[in-house]
Amino acid sequence: MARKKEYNEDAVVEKAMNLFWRNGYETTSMQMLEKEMGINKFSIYSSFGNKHGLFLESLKSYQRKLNFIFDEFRISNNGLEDIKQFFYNSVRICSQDGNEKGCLITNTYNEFSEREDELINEQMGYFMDNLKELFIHKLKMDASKNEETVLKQANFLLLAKHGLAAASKVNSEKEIEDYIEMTFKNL
Amino acid sequence: MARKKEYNEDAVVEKAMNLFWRNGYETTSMQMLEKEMGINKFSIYSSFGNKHGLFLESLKSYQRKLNFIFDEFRISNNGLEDIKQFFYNSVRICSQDGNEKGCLITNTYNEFSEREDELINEQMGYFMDNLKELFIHKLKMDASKNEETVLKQANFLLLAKHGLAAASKVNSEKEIEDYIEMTFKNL
DNA sequence: CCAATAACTAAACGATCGTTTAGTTAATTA
DNA sequence: TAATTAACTAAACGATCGTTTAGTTATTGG
Repeated sequence: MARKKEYNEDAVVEKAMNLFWRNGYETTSMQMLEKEMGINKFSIYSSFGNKHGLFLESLKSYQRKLNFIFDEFRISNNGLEDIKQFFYNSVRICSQDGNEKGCLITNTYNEFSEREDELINEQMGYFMDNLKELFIHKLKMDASKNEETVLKQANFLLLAKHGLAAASKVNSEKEIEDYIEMTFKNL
Repeated sequence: MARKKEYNEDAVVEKAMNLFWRNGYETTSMQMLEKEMGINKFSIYSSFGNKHGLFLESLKSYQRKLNFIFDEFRISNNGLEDIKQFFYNSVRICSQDGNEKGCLITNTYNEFSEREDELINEQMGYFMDNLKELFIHKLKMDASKNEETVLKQANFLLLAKHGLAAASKVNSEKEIEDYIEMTFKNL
């Protein structure tokens, strides 16, 4: 045995995540990460391999941060109304602290959509599939909807959620609210 | 007088625009631009000042490319149906050549939303205001809609358009179509 | 208590970024 | 046709990128 780490890996990853969230992957430099995480480059590389590895851990950290919203979403039993509430909760997370950072998942989806990054795409796909399944489950609570309608509406909501996250970076709270209300008006 | 330029500025800007469209601003390097535009860095700098200036010209080139869609949109007199058609036309432009590049305006909006770039924001604002005015004009063709409804629906459509452009980079044609149909279902 | 080992600091790595500059080529006009 | 001037080529600029490495500090077990 030898010297112990002077930092907690989960804690510094969360700091890195917040920086990536604000600036995106490419714009965030190792120099900025060093400063924000409060540890040396050497420590970052020994703990996470490289910038890409650190980003993957940051994505996981972000998903952990969302866990409680998803738990609330899963547990509730109000069908479509739950999805609407989930939309509002998601937007609230995105625009806290006054700055509009959007959703880290959606931002990553956008930034990496042109590239062919297997590990990132895996994470994205997992998240989206999971969300779609949840939407389907909630929509099926309304027995009057047939299978086809459920799938169509689930797809619609997935895109609406994506668009909402993208828009939340540039639009006002009022516009966002109007958008959500309009989205759910006739489902 | 002296030697003449061996290239056409509009032509090389369009090539630059296509590269920016595919890769975004930051990811596109001067080296790549040199190659794609077929002229030297010196020529780029002497014609457009710097990378930022070239990008602004590329944005204008993109808007010229969209002109005929906007003209068609303006001229027609079918209210809401025109907006829907405009959505379909926009998506078609975005996903031509097989690759999903999204909409350059929306991509730029997303990439620059965190920064405070006055010239870019000016261009974006101009484009969005223009689009919103058009939506309002089309919606007002339905006399049964009051002022408040028109404004609310115009906002909704502007966000839907933004979301659609973002989603067009990662979603299938079928999903996009479902989304558009669902969006206009109950307006 | 000292050898072993891992965590630390800080400097440097090569590559690439956007930008500039020195030197050459070609078109214009007096 | 010779002087002028702008467009060209190609190399280099300093800065910063992600990453590595040499050297130091601290903690542990034998």
